[in-house]
Amino acid sequence: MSSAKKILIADDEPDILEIIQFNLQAEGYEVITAKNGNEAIDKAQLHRPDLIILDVMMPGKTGTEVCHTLRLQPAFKETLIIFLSALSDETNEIKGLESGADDYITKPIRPKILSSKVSALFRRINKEQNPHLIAIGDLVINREKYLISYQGIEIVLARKEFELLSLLASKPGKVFLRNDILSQVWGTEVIVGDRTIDVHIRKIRQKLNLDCITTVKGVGYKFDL
Amino acid sequence: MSSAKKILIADDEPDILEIIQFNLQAEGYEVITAKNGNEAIDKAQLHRPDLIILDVMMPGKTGTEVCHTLRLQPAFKETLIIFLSALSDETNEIKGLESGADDYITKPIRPKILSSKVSALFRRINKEQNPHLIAIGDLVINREKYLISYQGIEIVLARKEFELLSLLASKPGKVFLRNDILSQVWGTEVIVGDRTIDVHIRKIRQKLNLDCITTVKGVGYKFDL
DNA sequence: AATAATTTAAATAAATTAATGAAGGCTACT
DNA sequence: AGTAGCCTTCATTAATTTATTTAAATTATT
Repeated sequence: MSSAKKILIADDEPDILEIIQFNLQAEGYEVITAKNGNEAIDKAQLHRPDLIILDVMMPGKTGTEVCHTLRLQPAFKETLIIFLSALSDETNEIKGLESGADDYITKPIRPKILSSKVSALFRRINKEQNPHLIAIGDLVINREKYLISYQGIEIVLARKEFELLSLLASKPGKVFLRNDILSQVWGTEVIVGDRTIDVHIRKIRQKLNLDCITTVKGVGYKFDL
Repeated sequence: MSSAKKILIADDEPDILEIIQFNLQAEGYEVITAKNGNEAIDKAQLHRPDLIILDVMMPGKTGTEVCHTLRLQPAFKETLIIFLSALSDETNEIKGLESGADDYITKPIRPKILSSKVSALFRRINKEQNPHLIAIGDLVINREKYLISYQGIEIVLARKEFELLSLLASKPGKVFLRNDILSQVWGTEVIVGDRTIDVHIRKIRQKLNLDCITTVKGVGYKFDL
């Protein structure tokens, strides 16, 4: 499992805030709260949550306004947003989705509904972000066929090697910390030494015969062509 | 991945509704609910779900009536319908299937049974949409006649062998995970060991006498000519 | 420039995973 | 009832992948 997802909740009713916080924390999410729209915007910018739950009716800035404001910023184009609404009428629902939300939930809040919607959304983006095909320049990684080719020539990688390269190449330029690599390729259960990563990196470099993985000493590795 | 499948659930007991909704949403389906038969018909027409789960016993219009009504409309000729019934007796079951349902589930609802039936149905219609004839190079798989030939020469495969080859060949190059193979060839109910797959793969390789199945260690198998 | 820290390389050991051979239970057919 | 073919399991072997260790090399720090 990847690192815990961050969720920001904004609602002016402390009770609701607490119920949601409690339930989502119980599911293992990291929760940040805000008591009104402006605080929500500030905390969103500060913490960069993966998901934002916005009450529609808040004093000052409403949820829809907050959503709109955030969506204008590139950093929040992809962030998941769920609206909380006391009214269950269609009009509101549609308004919410039109203004850029990914889902909506009506009060009263049913914890199970809430967490199922949250996990469904995360699953959705995970699927979308896990394309079958990654192509960077002449390097093609086909997750479906479990195949890697460079300039049309196929290269056979073992599973861990494949997963590792696949991970690094999924975000070219981004430095992956050794810990993140461990948890994403090896999982949190298994415990292997740090040298193991090095060895696999070397094998990939050997097999690819291509200078595409850069070492960032003391930090991790990154992929760049 | 195609877009999320839509499922409409109709039951007059809110608890049941919620349990089913929760479980199916957790599987990534989009869920719409209805509290009675008439609402089910309305929402079906509005949302055009891919699958409808109907409680048989509902005040007003019963599930069977709803099913019958919907089946009269061309738009719902192909829609999958599952009945929910509190009674496990044959009479009811047969009645349900006769009135045009694709499957039925008896209460109390076991979430795992439910989602396995749902995914089995979706898989079934996907298969039915598959062509009866698969041809890759000189290899021809005739699903309709249950026949395989290579370079014009017929090869006799047993059922499991046939299904397995058929699955692998349906997407040449794609690596099928052992789990996917198990659930698609053996179904979700049956539990067989991993070695069983190997043995069948071996038989196929023997009978075909053709190097067309590649093993991807730690992942699965793929077909390639 | 010297030292410490960190990363690579190479070899080896350990662990996984698949292929193989063989056997038993089961079913369908004769 | 007997036979043949199918499906599954098991035990053994073979192959490959993965992890660890150690030494050499590189890079950073003082």
